[in-house]
Amino acid sequence: MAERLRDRDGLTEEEFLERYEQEDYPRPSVAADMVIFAVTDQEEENYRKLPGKELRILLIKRGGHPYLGSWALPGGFVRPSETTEQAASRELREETGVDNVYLEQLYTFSQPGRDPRTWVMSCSYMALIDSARVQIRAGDDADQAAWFKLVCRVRERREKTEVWEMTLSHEDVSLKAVLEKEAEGNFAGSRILEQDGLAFDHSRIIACGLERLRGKLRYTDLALHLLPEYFTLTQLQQVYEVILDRELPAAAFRRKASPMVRETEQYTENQGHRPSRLYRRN
Amino acid sequence: MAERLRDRDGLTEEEFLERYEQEDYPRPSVAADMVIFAVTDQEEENYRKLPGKELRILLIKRGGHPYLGSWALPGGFVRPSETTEQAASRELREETGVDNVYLEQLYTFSQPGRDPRTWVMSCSYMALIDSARVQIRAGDDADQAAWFKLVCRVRERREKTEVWEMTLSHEDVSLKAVLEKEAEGNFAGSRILEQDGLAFDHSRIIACGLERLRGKLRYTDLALHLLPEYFTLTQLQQVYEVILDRELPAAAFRRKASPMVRETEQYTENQGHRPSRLYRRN
DNA sequence: AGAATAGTGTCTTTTAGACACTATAGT
DNA sequence: ACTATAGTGTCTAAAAGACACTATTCT
Repeated sequence: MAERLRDRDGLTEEEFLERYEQEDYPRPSVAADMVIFAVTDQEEENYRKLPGKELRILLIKRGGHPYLGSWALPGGFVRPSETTEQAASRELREETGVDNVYLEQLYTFSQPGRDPRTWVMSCSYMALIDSARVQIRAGDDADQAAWFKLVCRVRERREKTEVWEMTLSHEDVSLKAVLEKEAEGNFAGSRILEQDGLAFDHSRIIACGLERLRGKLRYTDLALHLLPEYFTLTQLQQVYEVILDRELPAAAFRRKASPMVRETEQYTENQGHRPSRLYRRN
Repeated sequence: MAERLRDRDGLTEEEFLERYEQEDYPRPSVAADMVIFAVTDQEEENYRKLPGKELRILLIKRGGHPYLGSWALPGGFVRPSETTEQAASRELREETGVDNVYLEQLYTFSQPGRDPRTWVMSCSYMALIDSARVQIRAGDDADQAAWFKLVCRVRERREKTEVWEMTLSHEDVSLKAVLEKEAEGNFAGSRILEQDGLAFDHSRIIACGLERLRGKLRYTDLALHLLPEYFTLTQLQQVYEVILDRELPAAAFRRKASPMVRETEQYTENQGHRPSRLYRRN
């Protein structure tokens, strides 16, 4: 039926599409940028204690202008034959060698001038990976990739806004950003007050990713993507604690976690203390 | 400091940007499309009963190919000088004459081929407006705009997926769509099984908007944007009920709503029954 | 035995739902 | 007086936090 309709010029849809030529309106480049989260064990630690956990994200050192020498989120331009999600997935595979990963779109950033070269929008994604599965691949010869420890917390609560401080550290490199957001809003609309060593508006994107991750912990089993197939409830609790940046009562945590996991008959061994039952995703 | 860094070609950032020319990679057009929600009173109703409420969204009848004669979400292409949000806001003003409206980005859709003309991504937004403030403006002479009543509910729950049915109706026009989504996922990744009278992938976008709205009712005061400045708690409850598509117990609702509203000393009048206190946003 | 963590039981507080009850302007 | 809605009080059930207590392996 629709095929027979004719428009003001008397054309059918088929005829219209045959004659259609791209208007010459300006078009933006669209990049898919990713906040790739992993939870790793702390290095040090004495004797028989459990290792603490750290929340880390992958950053790439820029080998060219603009922001030469700064650290940026992994990402790349979207091609006409793929969705933004496929582009993100492709970049993820190229950068980390990992496939089949939890991926979720965050937000599309479009501030004019956010890239000094040209008009570029960033369609951002969050990825969650089990750090055991990762081995970083060398990308461009000039590129360096590293997992930065992420800490992000409120520095100051004002009447209607909050000032947040973000620290990213890897070995002796330390990056910092300060963001101001509406108390009732989210980080998508936040202002970057300071940003040191990070490229573009990437501190804002990272904050959006962390905010989404924190929010979704409450009512999803997202955290399980950050652990290997078999894990203990204490490990799961540690993942929650490092993401939420606060301690949780163990008894209540176990009650709440139980519907999303399934017992196995396997236990940890040689930990220097009572073994712990291993669980799997339900 | 960064200004003095030189890249592989020995250029500073300034020199690099001066010489920078747009690569000739293909670029997509980016449209900002909007799901504009309003809650209206039902027409009919007898005598002294309170009017029921309906959830409505604004659709525009397409006056040109493709999808000539179908109904589409209001929207337009983003310009290089503005953000996607500003583009959405501009279209909203042009289409409804309303300004200063709650606007929230939903999702960016990028399926290749979603627009038969050319490569177009849709950065979608949800807008909430108080229907009393709206008077629809004529856009293009050929365009018609209308508020469609939206009903969207599960038709069937399967093992891992759910089939949802969406109905949009305005006077004697009735549009329908059927979507299949992962039980644990969201509508952003849903499949359109049927779509009748709606343009592009707009049924999926509408479903995303409704899903977001339903989700955010739980923990925000978003619903207040759908009501005038002064409102009764029963009106607020009706807004919740029509969005969530289920009845709520009044006592519990009032307890939960109380922190987000503030009493006034004004009351409704001439309702044919006990007057109701008016509240404002807190 | 002692260190360190695993895991459970129970008490309290908070929150959500059920539901009955009282209150009041307009006709 | 009656209609229709406004608004409250209270009981119950479920969930969240506090915290003490027991259990188990390894050194």
